[in-house]
Amino acid sequence: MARTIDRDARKVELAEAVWQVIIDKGISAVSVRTVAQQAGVVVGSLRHVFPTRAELLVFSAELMVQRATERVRAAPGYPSKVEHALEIVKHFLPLEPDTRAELEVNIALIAESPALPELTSIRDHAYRGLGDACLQIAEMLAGRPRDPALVRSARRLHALIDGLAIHLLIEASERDNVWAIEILQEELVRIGGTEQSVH
Amino acid sequence: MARTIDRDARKVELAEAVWQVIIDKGISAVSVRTVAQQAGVVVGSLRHVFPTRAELLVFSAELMVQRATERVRAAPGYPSKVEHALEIVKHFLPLEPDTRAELEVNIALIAESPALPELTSIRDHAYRGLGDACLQIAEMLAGRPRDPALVRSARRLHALIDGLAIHLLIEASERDNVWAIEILQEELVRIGGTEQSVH
DNA sequence: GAGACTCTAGCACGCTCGTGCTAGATTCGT
DNA sequence: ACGAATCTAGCACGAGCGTGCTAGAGTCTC
Repeated sequence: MARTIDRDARKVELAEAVWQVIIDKGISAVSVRTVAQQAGVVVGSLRHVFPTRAELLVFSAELMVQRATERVRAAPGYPSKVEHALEIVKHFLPLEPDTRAELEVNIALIAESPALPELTSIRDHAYRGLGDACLQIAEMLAGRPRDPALVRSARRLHALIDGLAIHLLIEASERDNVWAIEILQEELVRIGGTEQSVH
Repeated sequence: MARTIDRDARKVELAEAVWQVIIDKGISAVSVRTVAQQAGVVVGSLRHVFPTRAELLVFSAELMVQRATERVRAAPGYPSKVEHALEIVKHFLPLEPDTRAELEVNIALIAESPALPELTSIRDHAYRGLGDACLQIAEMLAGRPRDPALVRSARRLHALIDGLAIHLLIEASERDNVWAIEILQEELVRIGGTEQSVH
């Protein structure tokens, strides 16, 4: 029926369809057929863009990581160091539908990595990316370059973020995310030093 | 060709086969056929004990939760409060092959809960159980009954445990788990020590 | 207009899946 | 010894899976 579609746009559409299927029916429901149906195309069209299932999944995972990276990079600056850090860190929590989807996809990646070795490197890349971000935040807050104590603080922050993310995902029904943010804010203040008081 | 096998023992064997398949090939490789093969029985025998796939998975998940609970309950007592708490908390981290398997199964549960609604209640039960354990540990360490500040400390500890668990799972190749335990120990000391209630 | 290219549509193959079903082997209760 | 209960073994069915393949519709280039 058509020709010269925007190939990249189509890829993005299909990747988003993958995410939606993961959210709705779980990772093991992701097949070329379910994804094509979700995207409103026939299997042949999907396979014209992604010849194999593995390519579809790899692209979907990479796009997710890329989206998250861009979103963090585009975070607005704030005068207060702690506020700025909190604004960045909030993007790692499943507070919005899209960030929630990202986390579900991320968990699906971890869960399926034994089956799809291609995905482990993407998972590791995302993991290290978040770890580096935590380290940079810690450096900014403490106002000094990294040292062993700061590395540990960053690791602790990283663990806290991932743990809270899971808890927010599980306690989806409840509306109050405030406690999680408060815990994080407290942690950021603690890294920043003794002087700064909680707002 | 036998009769009157120990039905419960067989169920446990099959559940352990489920875990092994999850670890080796991921959650979506779990089928009655793969599990039966892993357990060294034919599909008919498996289905004699677990008529449907859902029953197999539900039992496997419940057994995992039960095992973890028992393991924590059986943890030896220590004179020092912090040491005692640390000994309990260590059981929640993937430091040994079996606890590692438990975490992988747990993640698989979260990842597949959209597809298998029966599993969400088990997942929630496990989640609340760990949350309660953290609260009890916090009460013991602080030496006072729960109050809002202590509840928050417990939630923070809970998040830290889950986050560190994931990190240990991902950084499987590296042998040093020391940093994670040190971070936890620090947190336990902090709960037990002077409580600066950040409001 | 004609041919080349791109994309859609879908058939077909061999595989695995969950599950209903039967038949045979083994052991128990009597 | 014999029927009954229990367990093993496996066939069969319909469904869904990934993927190779062809046919045709649409659009671009010349």
